[in-house]
Amino acid sequence: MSAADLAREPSRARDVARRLARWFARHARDLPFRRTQDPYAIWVSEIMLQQTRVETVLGYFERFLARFPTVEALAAASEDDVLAAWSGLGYYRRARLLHRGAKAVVERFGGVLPADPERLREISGIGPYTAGAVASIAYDLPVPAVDGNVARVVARLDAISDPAEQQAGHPGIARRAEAVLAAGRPRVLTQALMELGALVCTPKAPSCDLCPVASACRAGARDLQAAIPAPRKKVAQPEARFVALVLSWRNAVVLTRRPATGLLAGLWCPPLVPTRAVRRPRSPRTAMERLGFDGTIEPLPGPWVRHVFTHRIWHVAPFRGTLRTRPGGEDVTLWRPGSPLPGGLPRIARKVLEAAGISAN
DNA sequence: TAAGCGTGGTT
DNA sequence: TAACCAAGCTT
Repeated sequence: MSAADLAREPSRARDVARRLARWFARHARDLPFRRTQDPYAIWVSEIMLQQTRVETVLGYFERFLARFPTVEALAAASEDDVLAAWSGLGYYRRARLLHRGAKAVVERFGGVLPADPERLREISGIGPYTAGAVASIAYDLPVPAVDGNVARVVARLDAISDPAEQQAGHPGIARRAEAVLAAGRPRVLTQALMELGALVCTPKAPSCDLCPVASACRAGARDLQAAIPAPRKKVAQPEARFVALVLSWRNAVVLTRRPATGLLAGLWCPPLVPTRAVRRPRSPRTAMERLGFDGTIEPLPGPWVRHVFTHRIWHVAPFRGTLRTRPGGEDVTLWRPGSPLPGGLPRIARKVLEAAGISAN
């Protein structure tokens, strides 16, 4: 590895910073979370953007802020209300930790998000990336925010070939990113590094001919941009099968709360019962009995509803039924389509309800 | 430390 | 279609 890198070549870091800032001023997307300097709003956007594409977040950010305009409003909300606003966005633990973090900001920091990355890291859901993002974007401090984009851009700029040194958590990457931020306006340069990674320095087929820092890129100079970063190892996705019961009681549908830990923790779903049947079951009588429901049940047409998670795949066979007696219990609710959600409703619940002709919007 | 945690766009 | 993977964090 070369002794010289962005952290050791101040003139090169300045050149990169200047080119990035000029490119960003011209090509940055107009995004709602770039139109605010409110640290709370920027915090919300950064949590939503964790492992999530900008286009997906656009459908949630402004609605969430309208619903919870201040950190005090969020802190005062119920967890079910927060999860309802998060429904469909995924990684629901983020919403729970953001909610917990809002309470801590109100109680411990007087409702003001701190600028010090050490203090930010004490807040639930804020890790090294988000602390850097809030410190640099909201407070214009030269604290690096290394996400997947920044790690890839920096690894390519310095042609880092060791896979371990390409990781976002590696100190060498943070040091290099910090050198770029310190050479200009951190608020601009943090976003510029990420924007470059999202629009130009993409994982596959980067647009090096459009890149403002191609002249400084050592991967480009050696035609290594396709090899950096190294591909990750893939993990198996176990498959599981369930029967789903879309049960009506008068004008409402039965939803049950999932366990407090694990996949889709605490969210609301039509009752799901594991099944070993490989072919679609004709009658989930045992499922009805096991759950203590009393009513009729019939299969819904169509194939298994397939849902792919990060690390597993579900196949769900939906059934529809009508109850003879009103269901009860703490983790059972009756939801009338069109009325506000009782809490978080994951995508698989929507798919199952739609298979029964019920729209959950 | 590595696994667990959602969803959707792109190729 | 299947693979890849995105503004990561927690345990």
